[in-house]
Amino acid sequence: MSKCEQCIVREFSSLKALTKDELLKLSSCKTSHIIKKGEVIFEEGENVNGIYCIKDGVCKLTKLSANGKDHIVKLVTKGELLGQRSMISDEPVNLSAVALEDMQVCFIPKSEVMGYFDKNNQFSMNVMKSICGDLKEADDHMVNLAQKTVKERLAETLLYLNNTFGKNKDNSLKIQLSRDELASIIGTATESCIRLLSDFKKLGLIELTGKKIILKDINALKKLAE
Amino acid sequence: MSKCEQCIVREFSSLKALTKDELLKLSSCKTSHIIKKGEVIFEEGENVNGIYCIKDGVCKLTKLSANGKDHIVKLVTKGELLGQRSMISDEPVNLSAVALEDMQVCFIPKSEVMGYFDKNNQFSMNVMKSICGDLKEADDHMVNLAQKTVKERLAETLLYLNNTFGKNKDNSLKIQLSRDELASIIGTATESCIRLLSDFKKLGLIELTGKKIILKDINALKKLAE
DNA sequence: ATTAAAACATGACATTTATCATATTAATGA
DNA sequence: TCATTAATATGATAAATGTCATGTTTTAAT
Repeated sequence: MSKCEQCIVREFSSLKALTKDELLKLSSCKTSHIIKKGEVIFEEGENVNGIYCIKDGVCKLTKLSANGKDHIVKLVTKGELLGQRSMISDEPVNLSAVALEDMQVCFIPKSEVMGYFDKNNQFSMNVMKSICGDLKEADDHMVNLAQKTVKERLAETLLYLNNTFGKNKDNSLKIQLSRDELASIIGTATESCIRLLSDFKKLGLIELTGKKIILKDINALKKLAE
Repeated sequence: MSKCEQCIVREFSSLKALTKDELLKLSSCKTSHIIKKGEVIFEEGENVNGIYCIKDGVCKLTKLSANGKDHIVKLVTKGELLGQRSMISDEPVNLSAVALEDMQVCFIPKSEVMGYFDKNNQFSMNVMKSICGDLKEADDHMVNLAQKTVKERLAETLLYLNNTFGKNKDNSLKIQLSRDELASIIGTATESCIRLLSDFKKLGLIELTGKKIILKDINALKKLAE
């Protein structure tokens, strides 16, 4: 069993506030899991009863809308925690989590985490700050969806993917999304997303080779995103 | 100076966890304010340095988008707290708060509230739960904006206003919003909002007399909202 | 390697929504 | 009360976006 005290990823999450004793106890009660690309970590409506700490990989958080389409609410990557909101509200999770690439995650049972809330104020503050960050992000997204065009949202999303997940040696975006997934981040039909990508390509803003996307003119994209 | 111990509204917010001693201290450090309809409580980007407890009235939380239009992110009413996220994140507020009707609010300075976080775990949990509720709501809104049509969003919003703020004796919605404000909740142009209201009226779903809106056929509206 | 399935791409068209112009009505202040 | 402004309303039109059809390419499985 791997030791939480030695896990570097911990330093990037709210768990960094834990004491040595707490970490030792955590090591013995957490469980480690390998999640393959495409596999579900949890599904909307489930009772998760704990939180997941992402050691490696990226997943999408999706919500099913009334018309049967999934919307991607957020991408979550290593160093972040999953399931905090649900645990604190004591409700089933309101989003599904699906791996976009192979992942390593650790599950920490609710009973353990709730203990930290009682005894470790810094941990509580960290969790609160992280949820507050999510809330601010959600507000921003909401306004973008309400006020920006699909073209603007696509440009913005491409820049976001570039800034957050970086690029490969060949300059292509490191994170691999299908057109369908990209469309469900920006909130549009798959065909519209594909069409706009083609437009961007014709305008010389991006380059497309298979699934790979290379941002050629970042400044022009920034202008498009406003 | 009014006494927090005797304030009924407190019972509906996170402040219900405070002890008698804490409430006595709170009474002496809070300030009371009357806000007239249309007045600004705080503006996006400001440093608020505390939280507001709404004793009476309703306000809108808005965010300016890149195209210069305001989007209404949330309506907040008596018993709720304003400015929690900003205080916890230690950042300027990301939303503006403007009174939709005459309001009574109390301001509690940051120094006082942060003390509760340290010493009163139940208060911390209450605040966390309230922010988690906001986050869940924001996720829902996001998906609606991304996936539903303007018509569906209008129907849903009318039902929401009815459920949340109730109606007058003449059955009209108690909360008074301009067409412009209604449009900026559902994320559409003012003219589109007006046009759809006219359509709903022609279909017998609602009745319009001046600013007053009466919901005539709730079930049909529910069907429209999906 | 071959085939079936999935993902990507594009055209044609319908629908939704925004924009601009212009009335009409209601609210406000001198 | 009257004048002035703001809010509401509606038509005409343009622009954005969705839907359906179909073909191509890529991926995955046997």
